[in-house]
Amino acid sequence: MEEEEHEVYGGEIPDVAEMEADVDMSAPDDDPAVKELDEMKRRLKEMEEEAAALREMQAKVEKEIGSAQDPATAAASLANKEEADSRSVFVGNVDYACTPEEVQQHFQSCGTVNRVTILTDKFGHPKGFAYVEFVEVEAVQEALVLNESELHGRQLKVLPKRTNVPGMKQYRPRRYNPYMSFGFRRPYPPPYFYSPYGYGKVPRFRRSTRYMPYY
DNA sequence: GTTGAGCGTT
Repeated sequence: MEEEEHEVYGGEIPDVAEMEADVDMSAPDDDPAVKELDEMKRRLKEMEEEAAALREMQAKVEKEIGSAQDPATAAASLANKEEADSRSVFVGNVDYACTPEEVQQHFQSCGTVNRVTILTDKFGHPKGFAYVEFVEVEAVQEALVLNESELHGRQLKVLPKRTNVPGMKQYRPRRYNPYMSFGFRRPYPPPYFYSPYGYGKVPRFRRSTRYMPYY
């Protein structure tokens, strides 16, 4: 017991480096109370920093939860995204050397370009496609005309922008539909049209309930 | 990590 206490106060022999580091101290270097105070200050500072970090994290989490739990906020942000999408086009086959400015110049005849985003990978290299967001919704239709137009000697792919369609390449098993069964002939052509802009066919969904008479 | 991919974020 006494041995330990003695060690705490006297056992630590300050080396030269420590002594030099303590030169600024107004109190004597060998005062153990000063050392202890100093240590406490350091730990207090650490705790304050931790508390600040925690507060920041909590604020972040609360914000996320808030937006996730508040349907109005979530719906609003979703609506904003969809609204922005309706004014945007997806541009594929963009040359790696293309700058957003060049893309903006290429599309400025269609309408007012609000912003151009060229997607990049983690190395900062362009992925070869971009989004062009216009101010006017009508500009999108104008921009689609520039599909297969050349930029840096490459034929651009201009498509209406969509979100969350990673499965364009993948085959999607469809839900069972009795009208699709073998031998059945539709009285009219299937609800598809071949898009002149995109790959393959674009589904058109019939909203039968909308036209259902209410009795 | 030196290319040609198909839908992101404040």
